[in-house]
Amino acid sequence: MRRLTREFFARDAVCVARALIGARLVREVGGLRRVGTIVETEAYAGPEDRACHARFGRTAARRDLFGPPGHAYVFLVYGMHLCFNVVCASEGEGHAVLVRGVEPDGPGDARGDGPGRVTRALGIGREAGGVDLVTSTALYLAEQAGSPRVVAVSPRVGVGYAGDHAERAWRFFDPASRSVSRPPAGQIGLGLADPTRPTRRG
DNA sequence: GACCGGATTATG
DNA sequence: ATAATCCGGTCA
Repeated sequence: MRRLTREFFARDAVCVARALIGARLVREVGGLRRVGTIVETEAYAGPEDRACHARFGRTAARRDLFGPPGHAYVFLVYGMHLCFNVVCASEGEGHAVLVRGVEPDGPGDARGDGPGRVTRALGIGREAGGVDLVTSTALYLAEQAGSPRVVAVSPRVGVGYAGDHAERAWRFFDPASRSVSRPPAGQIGLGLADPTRPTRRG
């Protein structure tokens, strides 16, 4: 199973979010190995993106977000759920991809539909924050094994406060998977076209 | 030092 | 529909 490289993550968050669908997320701690295939992601594209935590600037709490690509950025939402992100682009840009859904690709694999369920299913805690996913043996990403997947796009979930940025179709998911946080709605765009282009709401 | 509001989920 | 439950950003 070939691991994803630094170069893979050193791209715009939208590109990485799209490319991460079908990749394998591996958590190995205390001799216990948990794996899930990524079926849903969202891109958060730095300080200009009004939905991205980078909009607060380079504070202590966002240190990992502004760190080098390929590292983990983990944060707590609503006082109870952890969200796992992969830092993208280059150091200081504050780009990240949120993993919102993983599905089993074999017996014993993990399933989680929704960011909070993903971290719980894989046993990703706050200690995972700042981990280098390119070199760590405890938490890393690997290439997809199976065939290429159809990737759908939609606006991101739960970012209604972000003004016009809320409309950007920066959520990517496998519409055939049952492990996506929200079932594919009627009019979704297919990621076969340029994923960086925003789509209209239906 | 308060106060507010989340990149959510479980339950009624 | 609504509660649960931290914590950082914001403003005093």
